[in-house]
Amino acid sequence: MRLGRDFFERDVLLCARELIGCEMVLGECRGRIVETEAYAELGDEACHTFMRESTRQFIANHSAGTAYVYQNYGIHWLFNVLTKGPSGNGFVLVRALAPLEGIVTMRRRRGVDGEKNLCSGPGKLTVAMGFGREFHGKDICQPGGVELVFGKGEVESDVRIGISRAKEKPWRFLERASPWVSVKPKKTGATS
DNA sequence: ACACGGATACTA
DNA sequence: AGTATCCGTGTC
Repeated sequence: MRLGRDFFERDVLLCARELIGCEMVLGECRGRIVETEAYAELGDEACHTFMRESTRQFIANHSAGTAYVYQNYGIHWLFNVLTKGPSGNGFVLVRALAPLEGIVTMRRRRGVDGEKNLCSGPGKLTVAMGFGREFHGKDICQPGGVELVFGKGEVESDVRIGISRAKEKPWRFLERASPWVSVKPKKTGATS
């Protein structure tokens, strides 16, 4: 069952947590989401909205469930989903997948053998799945492009990875004991 | 450990 | 214009 707009019209922390266990489908490739991070429009210095007017405009001009895709370090495309909840707006960064289908294609795109290294990072999974800048601004609640399918997972939380500000927020969510995540959690938080 | 790479937002 | 920074990866 494809996630509808109502799923993303909730608090970003809830969306990020509940996306663990859901599946991401694009073309022939499919994977289970095992790692996400939440970024809040307000009160979160690590969110792009803290520095970028263009990101604040993106939120104003798009609805919940829209893909926010941007390039980091001039190399890596990172895939986020816009959320708009009653307590504020935000983005969920998808950081790792457990590959389920289209693994031959993923290997070809990534240029590696094995499976553990295919989607174990936000930049890796966009290559494996075939995401590029053309997905920026696309509505993922509509048929035709990337699809997120509801699923359940056991969740643990940890601090976010690779940021320089607001490092203390425990806003990274992972499938418990998953071998598919980018970095194993150090401080393990509450389960769900 | 470090190089790689480009968009964005600053300073002047 | 130039500079600093950035939600990373692969290879050294």
